[in-house]
Amino acid sequence: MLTATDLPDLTRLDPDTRVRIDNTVLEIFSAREFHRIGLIEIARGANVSLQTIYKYYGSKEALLFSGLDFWLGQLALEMLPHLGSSGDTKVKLRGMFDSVLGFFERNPKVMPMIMNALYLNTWKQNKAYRYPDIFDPLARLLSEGRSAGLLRTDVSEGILLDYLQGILFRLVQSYVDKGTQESLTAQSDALFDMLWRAVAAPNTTS
Amino acid sequence: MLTATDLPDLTRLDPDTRVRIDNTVLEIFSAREFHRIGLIEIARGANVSLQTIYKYYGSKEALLFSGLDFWLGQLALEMLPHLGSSGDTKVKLRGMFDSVLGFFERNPKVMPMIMNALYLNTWKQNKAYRYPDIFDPLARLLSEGRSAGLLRTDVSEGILLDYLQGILFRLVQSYVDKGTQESLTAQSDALFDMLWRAVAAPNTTS
Amino acid sequence: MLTATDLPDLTRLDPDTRVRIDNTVLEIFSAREFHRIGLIEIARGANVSLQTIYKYYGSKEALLFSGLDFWLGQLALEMLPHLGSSGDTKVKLRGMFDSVLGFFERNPKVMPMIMNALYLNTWKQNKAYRYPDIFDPLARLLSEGRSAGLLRTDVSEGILLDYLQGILFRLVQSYVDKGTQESLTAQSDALFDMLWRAVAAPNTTS
Amino acid sequence: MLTATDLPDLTRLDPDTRVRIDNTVLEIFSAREFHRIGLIEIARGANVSLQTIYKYYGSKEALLFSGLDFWLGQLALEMLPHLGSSGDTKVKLRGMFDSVLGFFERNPKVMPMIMNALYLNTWKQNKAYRYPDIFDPLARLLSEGRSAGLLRTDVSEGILLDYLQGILFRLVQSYVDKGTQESLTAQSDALFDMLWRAVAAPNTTS
DNA sequence: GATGAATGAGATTTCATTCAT
DNA sequence: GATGAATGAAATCTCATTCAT
Repeated sequence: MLTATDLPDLTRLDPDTRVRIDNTVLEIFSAREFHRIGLIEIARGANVSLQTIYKYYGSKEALLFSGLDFWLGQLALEMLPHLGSSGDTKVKLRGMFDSVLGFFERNPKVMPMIMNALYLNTWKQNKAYRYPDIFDPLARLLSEGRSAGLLRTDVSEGILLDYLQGILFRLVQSYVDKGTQESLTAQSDALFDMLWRAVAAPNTTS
Repeated sequence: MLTATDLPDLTRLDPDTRVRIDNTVLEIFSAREFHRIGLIEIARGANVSLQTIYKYYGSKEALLFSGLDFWLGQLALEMLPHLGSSGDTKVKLRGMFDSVLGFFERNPKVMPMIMNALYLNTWKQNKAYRYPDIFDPLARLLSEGRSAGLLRTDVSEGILLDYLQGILFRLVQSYVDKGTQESLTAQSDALFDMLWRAVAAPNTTS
Repeated sequence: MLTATDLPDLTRLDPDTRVRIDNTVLEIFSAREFHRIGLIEIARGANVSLQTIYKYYGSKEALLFSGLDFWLGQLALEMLPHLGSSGDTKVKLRGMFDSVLGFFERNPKVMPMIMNALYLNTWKQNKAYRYPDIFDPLARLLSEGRSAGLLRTDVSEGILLDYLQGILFRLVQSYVDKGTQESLTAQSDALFDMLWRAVAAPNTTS
Repeated sequence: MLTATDLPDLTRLDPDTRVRIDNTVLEIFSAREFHRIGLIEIARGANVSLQTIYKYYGSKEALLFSGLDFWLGQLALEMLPHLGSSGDTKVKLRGMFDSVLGFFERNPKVMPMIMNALYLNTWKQNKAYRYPDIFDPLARLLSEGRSAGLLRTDVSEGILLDYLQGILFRLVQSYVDKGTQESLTAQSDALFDMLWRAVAAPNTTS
């Protein structure tokens, strides 16, 4: 039976080493399909032994999710302040929208890594991998917006989130896929307007 | 749709056998992660030998893409008539939208299979796997809609397609993920309205 | 649950390959301690893949015991005819004694390999590794000798066998250990006389 | 007996600790194959740290041999007095023979531990592990016996020792193997008689 | 068309041994 | 004295893929 103490927690890992691993994980898990990646590459890339990786992460999957955790944490850092800012739902949503696009433009490798994690996550039973740091505040924002009469209430909140997520995900995916040509942030006025029209309460004018 | 050169002529394969393979591929590639699927399972499931699979498909990837091809062909069969129907862009788009939601509601295993294919496709250089049967007519519809002043022109046509795709993809994904509870088609009025507001030319009222 | 059919029986293995493996097993399992031997060495030495070894033998232990089986089979081939020959117990025993010494002089690597197997066998619960091909006929000979009043009956038959085994084993071991200097067969008259005096019925004169 | 240079001075080790280690070594190295024993088990069993073991013993092998050293020292303590006693070669040999059987009957775990050490010793070049405390006096006894015309001279002294050793070793091994059923000491009259007949000068009557 | 065998690669685990604290 | 972390090596297993029959 596993108890928390059985899991060598990551805080015991040397911080420098951890940074090296996080970077290598991004580098490699963004470059190739999960099943064509050997942990030995990661180990060598991060200059640690295979066993160190197994000791602290336990498995290839866990290593990927841990790396994802780190990078989504970075995203959260940039994105969450906008959700807590002053201003109405639209302003907050716009701030979030822009920061997400900006983040992925500046970190184009994160999306391919997410593709690898998404792939695994599709069949995970214990959706422990839900990143509430990002999705909970987002859900709260949508909830507020609906209470304030600014967002649609003819569909469930989950559907609103799906539109948000689906659009952002596909935009970024396309962007990365095309070799990052035309900037997304540069046209974010129009892009956000499209999103806003989708989720705003139908009578909302502005 | 796969290029002819990629495959050793599937037409030579016994049609019955092929059907069995297509079904097994859907069954298994929707059930588990690509890398946790053994080709023997497929072979046994379809009652063919491993070598038959290799002879006609060439690789695990090609097998998946071929299966996907079949199922997207089924989708195209249901969806394309709506694009060619009489009526304006909105009507056509709505028809397509509904038929897509309906298709995935009736074939819930196709989306997980797509997740497996999407995963592989992320890093494919030769994007031979683009399914023009579906996307070309769609692009044409959007083009027409823009010419007719019905759809936005402040973003590229690709962006419009991305919104369409991103929303549909995420809706279906959520639907399948949640164990297919609340129907999508049942609320397609609102769902399509949201999409339409996103892509319609801003001045469009109805 | 394993059934006999689950075990890829060795007869399905290509005879040439098997010979190469048997030879390599002797070569390597006689050269070093069991735990310092890597199966990869055996694989390379026999020019087969690691998986082939695992497929046919199942484990490092099984590989060793299988090799031992082969070499003890060779020993049995030389030794058993003497046990079945005409003549009294003493003549038969002498024939066996000499053929054993001769065998190990001609195949000095077999004893170190036996040391490795003996080591493992010490703790084996299922002493499946008992080589009845050799020990059963030997026991029968001792039994006959006792019935004929030629061998001691004041100790159990097992004890007689222990003296036989213990003496032969140590003689060969010493011989191999010392770098195979002074021949054993050359002095087998005296060596056998010592053994015979030990096991013969006390009143036996000759 | 190990050469001083092989060990980092065991005398500096706390005597209590050393006793605990010696006992644990016997316990564990008699229970399982050398390569399936983890040094942590020993460390935990003796309540010392892994590093203490490494500091004082240097390696897993050295630890085993050191433990063996201790237990063979115990054997020597019981056995040597008989060799130095008054009486002729036969009496002395008999005393030694009985004390050896007795020792292993009272300490049945020592033989399996010896099996582990023997295994390692087979390939050791520097046969530092020869235990002259036991073998030198024994050789001296045999030498005396030959000078006195009591022991065979038609084979080398080494051969005599081999018979002695081979017989004792196999008797004890069998005894331990069979779960220590029928006592050896109880039948030592016959057992020794067999040995004596083997090694005694052929003309010796009694 | 198919069947059986072989291979290379990589996941995962366990451990002796070494280092730094 | 001891404790914790890191490493290299090897056992074992599973698979995609290739070959020969």
